[in-house]
Amino acid sequence: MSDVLKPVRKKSLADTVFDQLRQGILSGELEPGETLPAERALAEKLQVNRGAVREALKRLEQARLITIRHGGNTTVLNFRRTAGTDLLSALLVDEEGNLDLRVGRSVIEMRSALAPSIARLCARRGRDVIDRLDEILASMEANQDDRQELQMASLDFWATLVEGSDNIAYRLAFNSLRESYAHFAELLTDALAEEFEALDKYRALRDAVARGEEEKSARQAGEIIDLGATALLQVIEGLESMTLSDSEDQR
Amino acid sequence: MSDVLKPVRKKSLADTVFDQLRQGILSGELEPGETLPAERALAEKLQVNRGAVREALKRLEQARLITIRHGGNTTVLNFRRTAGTDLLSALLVDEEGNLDLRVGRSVIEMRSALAPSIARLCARRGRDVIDRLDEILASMEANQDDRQELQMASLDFWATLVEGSDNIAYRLAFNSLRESYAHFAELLTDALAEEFEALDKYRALRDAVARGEEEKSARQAGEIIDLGATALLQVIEGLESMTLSDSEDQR
DNA sequence: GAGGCCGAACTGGTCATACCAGTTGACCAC
DNA sequence: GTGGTCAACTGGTATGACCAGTTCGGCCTC
Repeated sequence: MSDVLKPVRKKSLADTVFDQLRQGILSGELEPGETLPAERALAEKLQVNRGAVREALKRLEQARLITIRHGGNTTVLNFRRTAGTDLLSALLVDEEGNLDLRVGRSVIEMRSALAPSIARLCARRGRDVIDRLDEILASMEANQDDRQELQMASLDFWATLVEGSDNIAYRLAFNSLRESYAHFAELLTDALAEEFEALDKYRALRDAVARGEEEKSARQAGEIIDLGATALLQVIEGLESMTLSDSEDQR
Repeated sequence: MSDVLKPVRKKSLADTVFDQLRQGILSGELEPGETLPAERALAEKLQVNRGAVREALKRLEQARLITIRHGGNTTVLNFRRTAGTDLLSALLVDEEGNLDLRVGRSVIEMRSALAPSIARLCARRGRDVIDRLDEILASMEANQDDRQELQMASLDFWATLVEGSDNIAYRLAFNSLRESYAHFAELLTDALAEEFEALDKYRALRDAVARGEEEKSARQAGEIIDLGATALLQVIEGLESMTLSDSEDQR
């Protein structure tokens, strides 16, 4: 009752096959170089029609997790050397919904590295988003007490900044980061509160961008992000030391 | 004759359909929100089996370019807000092989933003790749006169550094950047020569990483990357001013 | 025996044709 | 108006056949 009921998503057969194989690959159960069974064999083993298997395989190929050769056999790729950032969210959570802390840390680190450059570029050529930044800032001021609202607004703020940076690579990377973020955003509302509530820093960043001050924009962005990053990394370190007993999760 | 003959890749039907639709979406011909014809209709229009159309559509969905709803219709997404970095190389070159300079600049900017952080993290926790860095440096020294070899070796150097950073987000982003890079690497061998030939800087970077000096590693990486970045951005500016006449390529 | 041709037996790719399963909207009863 | 129902879409699943590459071993030639 606290929130909207979840939308009841039903997975298709091919989705299920896809998830199963992907999980096998990401977990290392299926190693790079290994050859998968033939489509017909897989279909029989999984008790589904060949079309479903085929669809799953083609999607895995699209995601660069396997290669398929007409007439030859299908082999598992080393996704760490081939996949793109859209794999991040799948890597972050395993089949049971557990978070992979190493991946979480990676996401945080990337966020920190990109933020200053995003702000700099936005200051250089994205002044047209200032109006939207102002709207978001206004909504943040109006919701200073509601951390969840603040969290969502700050995400909007960054999304707008990225858009203003007019850098498609940043936008695409940001999409993947945001998707990963969604998996554990609720868990971190408190840890990140300091970042959201630094409204004056957000305003300073907006002003620097509006004036086209690249260096200052970059610095301000870095300051804001660091507030959250240090908090997040502390959380992760805490969780890591908690799970030292039953973990043999090196690779 | 100069090089190996190209491997003659033949595209499957579904590949062709996929490419066609993707190009339509990336070029803006198919706008976000627009609904695509039904699978059966598309199949008839394109004179192919429904299965081929279906496969193309599912792959487009996998790449986050469209959404498919059972019973409903298929609609085009705003890929700038949904896709991951694996779309970069497709965005960089259009159907005729022409480069999109804006995308090229984005790639260069991202490279510059990530390199220092990559070096820092590698210094922090990737000492185990030092041996491989040394091997690459040795091969660079042995090929000081061969720019092509240098170029490939420097790419290896960075790939190894990224691996040592132990940051999966960086690795995945790097994969996409490298794939984009491959499209125009040959064209830029000369422009980037200054970067490749700065062997002493590479050595300094390796030493800093080996000693775990994070700040110095980051700085050295930035210096190396900047050599190439400024050269590349100049090339792009030159090309941009050349194609002012027949360009209405704003969005 | 060395080299090359060739065909069986794999592999994935394409196709036609059903039918199942959600979604939508017009229509009708209440 | 409200809610139910049904027809006509949409995509999803299932078969079974055949086409098209790849692989590899056996045969033939030299």
